[in-house]
Amino acid sequence: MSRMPRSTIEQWAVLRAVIEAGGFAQAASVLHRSQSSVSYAVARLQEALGIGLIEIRGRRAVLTEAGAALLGDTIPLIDEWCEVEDHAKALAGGEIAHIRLVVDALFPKPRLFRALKRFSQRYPRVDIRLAEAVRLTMADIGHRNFDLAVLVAEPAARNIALIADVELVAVARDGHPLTQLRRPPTGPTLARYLRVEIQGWDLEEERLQDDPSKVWSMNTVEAAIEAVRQGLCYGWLPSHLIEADLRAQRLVQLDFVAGKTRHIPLCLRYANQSPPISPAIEYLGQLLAEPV
Amino acid sequence: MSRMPRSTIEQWAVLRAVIEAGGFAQAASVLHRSQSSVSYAVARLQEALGIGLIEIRGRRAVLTEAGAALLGDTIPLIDEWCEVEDHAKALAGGEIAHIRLVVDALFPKPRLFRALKRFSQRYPRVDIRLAEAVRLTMADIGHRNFDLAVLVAEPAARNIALIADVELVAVARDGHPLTQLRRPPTGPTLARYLRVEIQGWDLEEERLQDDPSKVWSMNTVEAAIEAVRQGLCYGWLPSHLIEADLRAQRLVQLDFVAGKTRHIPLCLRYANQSPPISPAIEYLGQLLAEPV
DNA sequence: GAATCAAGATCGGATAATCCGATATGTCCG
DNA sequence: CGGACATATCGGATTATCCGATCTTGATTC
Repeated sequence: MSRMPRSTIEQWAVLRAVIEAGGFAQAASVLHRSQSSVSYAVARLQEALGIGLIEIRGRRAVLTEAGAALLGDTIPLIDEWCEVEDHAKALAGGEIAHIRLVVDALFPKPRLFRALKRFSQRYPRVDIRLAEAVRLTMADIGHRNFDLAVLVAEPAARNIALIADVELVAVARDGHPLTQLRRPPTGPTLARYLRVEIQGWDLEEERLQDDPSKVWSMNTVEAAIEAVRQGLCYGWLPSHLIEADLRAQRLVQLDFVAGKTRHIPLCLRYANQSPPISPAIEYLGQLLAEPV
Repeated sequence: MSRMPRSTIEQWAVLRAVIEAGGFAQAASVLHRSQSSVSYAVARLQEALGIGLIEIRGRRAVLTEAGAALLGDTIPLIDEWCEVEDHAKALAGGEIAHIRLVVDALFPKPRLFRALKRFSQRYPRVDIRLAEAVRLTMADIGHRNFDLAVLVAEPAARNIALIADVELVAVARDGHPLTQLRRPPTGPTLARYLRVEIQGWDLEEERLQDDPSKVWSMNTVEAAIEAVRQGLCYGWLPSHLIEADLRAQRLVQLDFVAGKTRHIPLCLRYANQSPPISPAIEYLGQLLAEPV
């Protein structure tokens, strides 16, 4: 249990004003209080602490050594205190304490963190709770547990604005058998090679029927990339994450029949909160929607 | 000008107690106040901020989101506040805010900072104002402007306890003409070579008469050492600072007639304050006096 | 050195904050 | 539904704080 403070912030703030204004009367004027009130507050503070903080030398009020040392410690605390109160006022004005943000792992990280950085400049008090999702759609997460999400766009939802379009390219490690075929492989040929897919948790064993190929699924984008890098599998990987590998020719792009690239559309979704969306959430949504 | 806080620390401390004790009544018991007082304080706080901080859910008091966020910010401030008050109490009890310490540059730095480190553990609130002195004695600094000093011991003062004895050795850079003499040089021979002395400010041109040798004086120990390192001069340097140079044979010890070493005795001096010396000063003095 | 000025301390009285004890209101549990 | 618990609220006493006015003191002026 913590002891109760004997002095009040207000008293210290008054003392501070006295020093900064250069006198009791001036401080009173600044604080819109009577001079006697200022005098009383300072006297009360010194009484509470049992030590002199201020001295009248001539017609000037000067801090004692103890006063200088203590006021020096106190001033930042006063300021922090005021900030907390500002925070409270912001919260009272409908501001929120934190934003639960769900972002698909495919969303480019530089873009994400650029948005978060700018957000924290504008709303330094709003905490971010970030969850990385792997290929989730609105169907997977309820309307609870998040405020804002960047998710794979469902084909059904037409009028949702897309904010990003992640390009996937089929690649394999240099030297992988697929990289040495002279012509595009046919379906059955392709099915002989192990493929890796980036997959969330919930879809487990459904797709086996219509797809005879051998597929491993990985929970994270990084694991999938690493599996391809090691030559274990081939797979469709986000191009923005393997640029370096392609340039260094550690990975080679595969020329498949259906075009070289696939695209995963990502959209921004707000939780359907009945109260109007908080300006902070709105702002973060705008930042995320901005192209890089 | 900083706005006046609308809430008091006490109110937040009460809120904190409510949460930590698990209820209004328990908090009241812990705080030795009535339950209604606790209730009033919390209600008042919420009123001042214009936002709900706590909610009665069932028969349990729970923080709201805003309450959790704000109390989280507040608790460290409350603790810091109490620390400041403890500091005030310490000052009121005769503790001092800072110690003005004067230390001769010859005093080994590791020993100095070891003492200061241990001191700050015991007296974290007492600031140190360190001034490095170069070969000063009590005669040079008045009895004011310092609380504690490590100075060159004057021969006159007999019964002052010595706390350190700095060994000086005469050295020159390897290859310096003095290092190549076969026999100890005579006075006139020696006088031909430039010597560096570590010297404070105040003695200016007095000593020229009885010493025909060429002498440069330097204000800092480091400058003197560097001058010898560069081969500019020879000189008597503190052995603890040139060990590495001697081992690496960048510097060579000179075998002079009057023995290879000189010793500078350092003693501890307290300012003659009429009130009994503060325990913090006393303690720091003891630490400095301890041999390494 | 007396008058004057400036600045803080102190006093008296009004007002508001805070305290306590008691009681009302609300929730959970059997 | 009633008892145990937990908080809110009320009434009344106490205290803190505020203001305006006045006193005290140190510096300045003539």
